[in-house]
This record gives sequence, structure tokens and C-alpha cells, in this order.
Amino acid sequence: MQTSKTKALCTDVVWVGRADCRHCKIRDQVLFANVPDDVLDNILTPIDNYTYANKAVLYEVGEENRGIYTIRSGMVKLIKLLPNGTERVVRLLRAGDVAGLEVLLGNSYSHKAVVTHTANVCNIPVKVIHDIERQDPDLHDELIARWQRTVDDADHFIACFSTGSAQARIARLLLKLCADSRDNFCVSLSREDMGAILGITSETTARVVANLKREGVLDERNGYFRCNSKETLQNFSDDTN
Amino acid sequence: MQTSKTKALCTDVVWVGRADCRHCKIRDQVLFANVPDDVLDNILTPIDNYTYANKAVLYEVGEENRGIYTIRSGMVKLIKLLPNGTERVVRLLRAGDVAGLEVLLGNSYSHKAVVTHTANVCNIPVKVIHDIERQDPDLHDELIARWQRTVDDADHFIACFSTGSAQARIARLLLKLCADSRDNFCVSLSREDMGAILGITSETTARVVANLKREGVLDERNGYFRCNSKETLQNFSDDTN
DNA sequence: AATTGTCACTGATAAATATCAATCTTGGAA
DNA sequence: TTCCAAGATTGATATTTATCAGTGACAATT
Repeated sequence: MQTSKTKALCTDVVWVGRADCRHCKIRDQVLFANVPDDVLDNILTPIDNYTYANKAVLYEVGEENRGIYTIRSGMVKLIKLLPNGTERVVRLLRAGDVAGLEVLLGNSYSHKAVVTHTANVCNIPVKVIHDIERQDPDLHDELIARWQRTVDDADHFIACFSTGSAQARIARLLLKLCADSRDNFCVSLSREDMGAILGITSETTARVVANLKREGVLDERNGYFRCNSKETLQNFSDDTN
Repeated sequence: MQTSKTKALCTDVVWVGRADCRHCKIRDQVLFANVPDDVLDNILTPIDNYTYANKAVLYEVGEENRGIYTIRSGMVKLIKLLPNGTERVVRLLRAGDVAGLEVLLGNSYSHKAVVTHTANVCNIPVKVIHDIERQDPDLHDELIARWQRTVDDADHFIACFSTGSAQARIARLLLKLCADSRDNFCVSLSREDMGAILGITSETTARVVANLKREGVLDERNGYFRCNSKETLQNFSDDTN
């Protein structure tokens, strides 16, 4: 379908339409959860809804302020590029999460945001946030709660995804991905992405994952992981070694 | 002076007096930098100023809300305790930084906060923050800026302190510590603390640091590091290996 | 069906790091 | 000063992880 990487930028983003926040299916998980209907109806600046294909880029470090992004479905990784060219994933965002909060301070984007699983997102201009804040000061608190959640997520990356053996990190990642799944299924990630999340190589990741599969702790099919034994993973995740 | 660890808790915290925010020597670096004098003068709930000795604990995970802490001097580490008993440092706070912002949301403390270098701190009850917010809505923005700074610091821990070889991480830590020093001096840290910051063992840290000293890149005396060649450290910090 | 590209997986080996067990240093206490 | 305890350093060795170089499976394309 695509013959070159340059072309990808055009076909990988599809404008779905103007967002209808009031009737958003995941409104309860979203930044505007507690904004009154009439305030939402008064939004003048358009909020656009897009679907980004796998590997599409929402924004790059330093790009001009295009507003924040609410993830409605799919998954997005936030990446820091190190001086030596290494990419380190610093956050994983899923439905209900917000990307690019930093632009509300007038900053440009701090990360490169790349889609890992086809994502439907709403792009909310900063002006909209400010307009709503004026009508509904409670949004302030919701925003602060979002920032705090971001801090918590970052701490989790440091403490759980960047500490301990490769096996322990992988076990923690799998448990995190499956955390709110009742059937222990979660989307699978490429070994390269997992490595960039955990600060290890894709080969080491592949070895450990293959082991887990052989041991029957983990299955993978159709782009999904299934954790057959959270207990075993829990034990691995507690290991120092 | 101290014979036991239990006794330490009593003697390691000294109440200096009630804070005089208006005349704070580092007011320009502090949360209240832009709060008008008259608002500061109106603070009714007392803000206490304490000096915490090395290794003293400001707060522990889950402790009841005692307010936030502004670091006026010294250094404080924020620690996450992993299930297996490992401690991982997730943040380093220095003069002007704030610890415990999360309690403003009504949460209890998310970390254990331990002094690494004798610290003078102000303990600000949550009520004070809310009182000031009412009189000076700009404090909101300052708070949000603080949260964003926290996120940036956390990202730095992930990308720089948790990625790459031991030598690269140590070089990055030294550069970070010396960053705003004009003479390339910075406080030294125990090898154990450095290890807990960088996700490596204290022995590996000791080896690398000792190497840097032998190579003349680094000196250590009287509790201070001196980086003799930021350039060399910069090269090391860019290494993948 | 053949071709191609991507990605997971694996083996062999090198390199880095952890571990365990001493020494050595040094600041502070007596 | 002398002594002591804590922390830094080092050595020897075991483990873990990275690196490099494939191989094989699979999907999409031609």
C-alpha cells in the first residue's frame, strides 16, 4: 500500500470528523468528564477527531503548539530521544489518557508521540481548554489531577520498568498491560517497543518472552498477549535477579 | 552523639522557627515567588521552618497529610520502595524544589522522602496553599508549572539516569549535579545513593567513579565533587556502551 | 506461486554488571 | 592522638545482558 516512509505521513492520519464531546462514548474517562453539557455545547473552536494508523506520529519534540491530544482508543508511546540516537519510551498512553499537556504552559511538545496501536484521538486546541476553564473552574482540578497522574505514571516507569532484571521488568510490563483486563488479555507489543520501554534490547526481550511462552505463562496470538498465570508473573516481577 | 537509629528521629529534626516568607532569601526560586507581599503577610496558618539532618526522613509513603515541603537548602531524595525490598530513587530535590505536591489532591504521600544533605525546609500546610490561591489565582499557574517541572524531572530520570551503560549514567548524573555551578563543584553523593538513583549497584558505581578520579576527570574532597572536564563527561554520557 | 520485507526467535560470543568477600580510608568520637 | 565504624575501593568470579549474525515464519505484493 505504502511504498515510502514519506508517503506514510499522508495516509496514516484520517480525519474522522468534528468531535461530539457531549456524546463521547468514553466521556467518563476523559478530561471533560465533569464539564457540564451546556459548557461543552458552547465550545466554539473546533475539536477534531482523527484516527492515526500504527506508527503514525502525533507530534515531534519542539513542534509548534497544536493543542493536546486525548486518546479515545488504541495506544500511543511518548519517546525521548537521547543525544546518542537511542530512543527511550517514557510513557504509554491508552484510552482516556492525554498527550501533550505541556503545551498548556506555552511550551512546545517535550516528546515524540508515536502510535503503537491504531489510535482514535481528539485534538483539543489550547484555546478550548482556556475557554472551558473560564466557564467551569473545576476543570483546573481535573487538569491538576491529570498532571499528578502523569507523574505517577512516570514514577512507575522509573521504579518498575527501569529497575531489576530483564525478566522482572517484562513481567511487570505484562501485568501492567493486563491490569484492568478481566480475561487477562492485552494488546501485544513488538519486542523492540518493549525493549525501548524497559531499557533493554529487543533480543533480550524476545528471549524472555519466548521463555514465558514455552513455560505456558504467556500466549500470543492475533496481536494479543494472554497472561495464563498472573501469579507466576507476580513472582518474576518481585525477583531481584 | 547518637547511639541508636531510633534516637535519630528526635535529634535529626530541628525546628528553626516560623517561616518569614516575605523575606525568604531564596524567595525568587520558591513556590511563592510571585505572591504579593500583602498576601504573604496575611497567612494565618503557621508555616514552620526546620533543619533536617542527613538521613532524616521528611515523610513516608502513605503517611497522613502534613502539607508540602519547600527545600530551601540541602538535598532530598524521593524513594519508591519495590515489593522485593529494593529502593529506587525517583527524584532529587534541591533548593527551590517542592516535595509532596501530591497531598494537595488529598492523597497521602507517594514516596519516602529522605535527606541526603542537611536540609533546611519549610513545611506548608495545604490550607495555606488554598488560602493563598483564593487571594492570588496566579498561584494556580505556578503550581501547574511545578507539576510540569516534576514531570520533566521524572522524564530525565527515565531517559538519562535509567538508560545506557553505568559509565554513561554516572557521567550524566555528575553533569546534572554540576549543571548550574560556575566552578564545576557539586555536592558528592554516597555510592549507594548514586546506585539507587541510576539503577546500578554501589560497587559498579564505586568502580566507575574511582576510574574517573584516576583519569583526572573528577576530584572528590570535603564532600564535594569537582568535574575537571565536563567535555570528557559529555563524551561518556553520549556513549551507548 | 514466487518474491519481498518485517519481525520474532535463536546461537555463539563478547562485554558489562552483579555478587561476595576482603581491604583500605577517613571522619568523627573518645 | 588513637580507635572505630561507615563507606569506598578492589579483586575474583558468576550472571546477565548486549552484540552480531543468522534462520524461519508469516503477510502482503507481484
